[in-house]
Amino acid sequence: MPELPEVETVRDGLDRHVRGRTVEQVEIRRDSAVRRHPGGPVDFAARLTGRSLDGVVRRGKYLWLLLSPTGGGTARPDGTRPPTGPDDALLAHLGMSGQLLVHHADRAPEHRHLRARLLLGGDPGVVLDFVDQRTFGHLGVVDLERTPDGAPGGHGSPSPAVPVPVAHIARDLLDPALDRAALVAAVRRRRTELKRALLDQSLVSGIGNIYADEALWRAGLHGSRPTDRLRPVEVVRVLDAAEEVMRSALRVGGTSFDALYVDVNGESGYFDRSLAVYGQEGRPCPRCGTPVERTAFMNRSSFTCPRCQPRPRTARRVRYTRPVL
DNA sequence: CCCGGATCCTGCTGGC
DNA sequence: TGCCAGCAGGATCCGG
Repeated sequence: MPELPEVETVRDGLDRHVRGRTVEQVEIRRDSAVRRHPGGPVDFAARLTGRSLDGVVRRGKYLWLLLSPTGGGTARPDGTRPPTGPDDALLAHLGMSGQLLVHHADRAPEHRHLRARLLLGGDPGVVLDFVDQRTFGHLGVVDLERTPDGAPGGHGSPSPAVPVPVAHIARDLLDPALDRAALVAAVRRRRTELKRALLDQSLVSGIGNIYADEALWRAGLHGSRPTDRLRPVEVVRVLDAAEEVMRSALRVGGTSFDALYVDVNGESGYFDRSLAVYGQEGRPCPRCGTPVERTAFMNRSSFTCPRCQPRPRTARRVRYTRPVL
């Protein structure tokens, strides 16, 4: 389940293994892998072929490979260069099971869940495979637009630009341009539960179900706490905890990519060793020994320590709805 | 505008 | 042994 640390590990691996290479051929093995690309598979391949990959950027759980400018780059007779058109990028979201794998072109295995393959030039050439069992991930070639704040669009970005489909995704906790005070205020303006807020990518990005539960446990807060009744220090505490747990995961997950192989497998060692509550139903809380509880939440699971994370006493306020007459 | 629930998808697991 | 329900869950869509 790739969340921010796993996606960052992939970004770093791609940056080292495919940046600077040119796309020579595109194979779509399953059309739905590019379902969010407006022009469909044929247009996707057309826009990508012949382009070079100039950099790899991440914001939250999204990552994108910057594409070399097209047209516009040819010098005029007077030596000046016309402005290039809108820059674009190969955008990727890994969903919950997506992987981006780099192999030598002459010995790339045909993975069972291979959805798309890019042949990249170089000596030796490589293939960049998009593999995705549960098919929630997707690829697309998309235009970039300027960020409203003028700061770089994400980790690894040379410019204040983000893909149009990412414009509504908030900055993440590892982004130096994140306005933390504004985020704390925004969380407290919400009228929802804390865990829902942490998972809302338009509020703060990069946090998924696993790191949300770990952050809440570290902060000693229950995910059902109403956001508008949290004290600012409590919001700061849970955001700091989320940042810490993701940085820890990044340190562990980011060490295994020396080979020509880029992988996202959420279970990158960090999972077995360091999860305090996620998936630990019935096991003792590392802090107080109370058995961890599992509860249903948003069609999935939440794991909490009932002692370290007391459930809020009063039920969340229910909005008054006018009775139908 | 904001909130929250349903939905998409596939493969594995567990219960009967 | 075989079948099927349940579960995993990020993002989006839609109803209220």
